Amino acid sequence: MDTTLPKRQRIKQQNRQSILDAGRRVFAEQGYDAATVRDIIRATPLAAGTFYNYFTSKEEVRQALEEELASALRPRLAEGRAEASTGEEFLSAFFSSVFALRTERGAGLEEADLRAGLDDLRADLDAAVGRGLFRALDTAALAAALLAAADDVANRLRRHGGDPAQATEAVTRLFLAGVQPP
Amino acid sequence: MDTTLPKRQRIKQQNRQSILDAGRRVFAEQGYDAATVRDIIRATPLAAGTFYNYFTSKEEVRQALEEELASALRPRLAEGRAEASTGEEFLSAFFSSVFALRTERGAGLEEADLRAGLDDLRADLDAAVGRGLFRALDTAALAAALLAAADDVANRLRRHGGDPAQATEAVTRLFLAGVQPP
DNA sequence: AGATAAGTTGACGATCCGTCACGGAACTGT
DNA sequence: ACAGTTCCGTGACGGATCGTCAACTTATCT
Repeated sequence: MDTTLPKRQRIKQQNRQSILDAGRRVFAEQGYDAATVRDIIRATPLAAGTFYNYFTSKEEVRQALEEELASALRPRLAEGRAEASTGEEFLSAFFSSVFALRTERGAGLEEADLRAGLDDLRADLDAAVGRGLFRALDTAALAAALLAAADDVANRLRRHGGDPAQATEAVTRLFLAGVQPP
Repeated sequence: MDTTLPKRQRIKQQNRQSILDAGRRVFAEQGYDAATVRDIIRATPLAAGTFYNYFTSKEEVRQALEEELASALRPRLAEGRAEASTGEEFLSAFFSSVFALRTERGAGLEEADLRAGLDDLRADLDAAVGRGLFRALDTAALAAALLAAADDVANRLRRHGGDPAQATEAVTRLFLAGVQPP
């Protein structure tokens, strides 16, 4: 692990990561609103002033944590979509990815976090329209709608149980065929 | 206007409303995070201690303001749905209500505010399914999806312009007929 | 090794927090 | 109308957080 890095820079990364880790813990424990910069720095061996060498507010810590999470989530969320050869496959892939992540990570994964994959989703939708999987439509609106529906269903799956495969099929059909009666 | 109300109660309502109004102004000016209880009370003829006779935190002020807004919005958002005799009418009514409110109130109307009408929407969807306007489906997921799509489109209408009627038709068709190519 | 620059420390003044003893004004009953 | 009681606004208080900064430590440079 000794990557022969100038000691100054190594410690800098280390301190930054200490603050981020402490922030994650403190936010989880007290909630973001109740938490304070002092609480974060206290959960660290560092001094108060040092915090401001790395961040200017707890909001910046939150953003950094969110980006950290987002870059870990985005590839997982986009799984299987690029290879889909039908619209149904595309949608199923999206929904089951979301459901898997939600059950896997339990709570501590809000809709705001899922939103990390929104741009990816829209880009993939554009590509899919190009491939003829979907008709021409407002992919931005569709992406937002898919995400909201996925989040709603995932929440209920986690709270009240249920079969993810069946839920995937139902919500896939909702978007595939629309709401009109047969 | 002299409703022969015990002076004590009249002043109480008055003070509460003063704080709410001040809160609205302060939040709009500085943003919720930056704002402080002291800022709110300073925008009022009252003293610091008085604030805590009415609210226990600025968060409570935020909630009260949200409810105030929600109860003003909900009837407007639900307009025209109960009378809809087809699925298309129902969806058009919903989308055009959202678009009208958004253009009318400009900014200062976030998705969080629209969420006030989410339960109403789901209830109306349930009723509509009962009337046969839609096939049996997950109305909760659909409501979330409709709201997210409406919010996305409304944002773009407000920012980049566009014809609300045309947007309504496009997004209505998205949900009515689904995403499959013809 | 000595000089320099980077970065940490902890204390400081300013501010905010929620509380509470005080006082005055509104209500009550006579 | 008057005194007694209750209600509630007031502003100051101790405790805590805020962001800053001069002094110090230590890595890096020559």
